[in-house]
Amino acid sequence: MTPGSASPAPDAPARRGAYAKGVAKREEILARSLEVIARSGYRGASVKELAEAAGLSQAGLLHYFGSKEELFTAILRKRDEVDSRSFGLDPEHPVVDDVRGGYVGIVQHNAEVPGLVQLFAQLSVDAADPEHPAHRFFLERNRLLREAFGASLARRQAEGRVTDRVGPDTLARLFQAVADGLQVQWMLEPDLDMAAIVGALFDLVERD
Amino acid sequence: MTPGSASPAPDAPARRGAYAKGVAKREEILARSLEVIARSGYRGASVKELAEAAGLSQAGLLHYFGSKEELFTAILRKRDEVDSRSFGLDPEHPVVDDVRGGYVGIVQHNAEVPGLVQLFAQLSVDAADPEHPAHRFFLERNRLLREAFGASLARRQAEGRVTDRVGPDTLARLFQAVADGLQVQWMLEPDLDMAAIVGALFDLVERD
DNA sequence: GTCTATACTCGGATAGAC
DNA sequence: GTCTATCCGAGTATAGAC
Repeated sequence: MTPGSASPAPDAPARRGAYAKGVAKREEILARSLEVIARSGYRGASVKELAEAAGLSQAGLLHYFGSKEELFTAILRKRDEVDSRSFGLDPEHPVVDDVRGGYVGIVQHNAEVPGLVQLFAQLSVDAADPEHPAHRFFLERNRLLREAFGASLARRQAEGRVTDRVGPDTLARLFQAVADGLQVQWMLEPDLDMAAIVGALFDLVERD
Repeated sequence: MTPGSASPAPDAPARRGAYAKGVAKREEILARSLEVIARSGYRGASVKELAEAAGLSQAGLLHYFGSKEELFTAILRKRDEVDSRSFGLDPEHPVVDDVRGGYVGIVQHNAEVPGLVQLFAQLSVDAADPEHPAHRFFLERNRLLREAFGASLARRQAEGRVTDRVGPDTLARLFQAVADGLQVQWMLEPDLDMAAIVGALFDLVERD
């Protein structure tokens, strides 16, 4: 994922009783899918592939997610949810003290899950179509991330620790663009040290 | 395209005599394809679609380009060639005086050809596969662009007009990542002012 | 809820006539 | 060099049995 985590529309019905099992299965499917993609990579992974990984037939899986696109959108959403927890970058509970460390940490983490990076990049492109199920997801997600990060930056600008040559919103946008763009370049050149470049951007904006 | 233009492996045999017509037709196909994509957008444009635009059948077109992927790679190459000329950003003849203006200009230009931006983004992702015909193209292209831009930056650093907090190579990489990342975000949010964000990055690195 | 089987669509590739 | 025709594969989606 792009640094920072957000889970717009957590989509967890968490219904009691009758639906409980179904929900659990859904979760399991997503968890497995994440594993498979993270490890084996996303080579235009087919629904069938992921179904098998979850011990289901293709049709069985599509019972839970209406279509391929919705499945993949759900996978990305799940990923954000997971990363959000493990990195404590939940927009509601930001680790205020070390934005830089957190951001760089996620970038480094991403370099260990090439398949997810690829899935993310692919879906980002597909989601340009307003009809794509992931369209709103990306819109919302990006906005949340920028808002959270922008708020941190504004705070640090007020403290005089970050340059105020550029406003916090634009700075946040800049960081987001760098993270997204680096991923694309990194897919092409896996040797690229994404964290170093992001670090350089911090060097540019941090004072002293 | 990402700001800056480069045409690695210009692939112009420009053979005389027998091949002349074939080459011309090839060029025409590319020119038409560019028009169509730039205007009507790249909705996973099919070979057939482009063939018709060039007044050819699908099979007829594939006579010139072996496969879909090679066709699209050639289109991108052609685009760089065209932009390279009209923006005078040819790495061999850089317009040294106004790097910022040139860079921002291209970004603005891109905002007028959404289809090409989309094609570029899509192919960037596909080309992650080392087997993809565009793989080398992107590698080479990106490198050339960074080298040219990095050289400009180094010069300006020496003059004290650009911060030397970060080395020129890393700075060039940063600009490239921003341009790529912004395109993805712009596809999602066409209202985004890409030029403004790029301008902000210049503000961050330029002194005084 | 899950499977098997199938249908259908899309698009790229290829053969062969002209 | 260009077309028509065909083929073929991939992959999603759906119908219907269990």
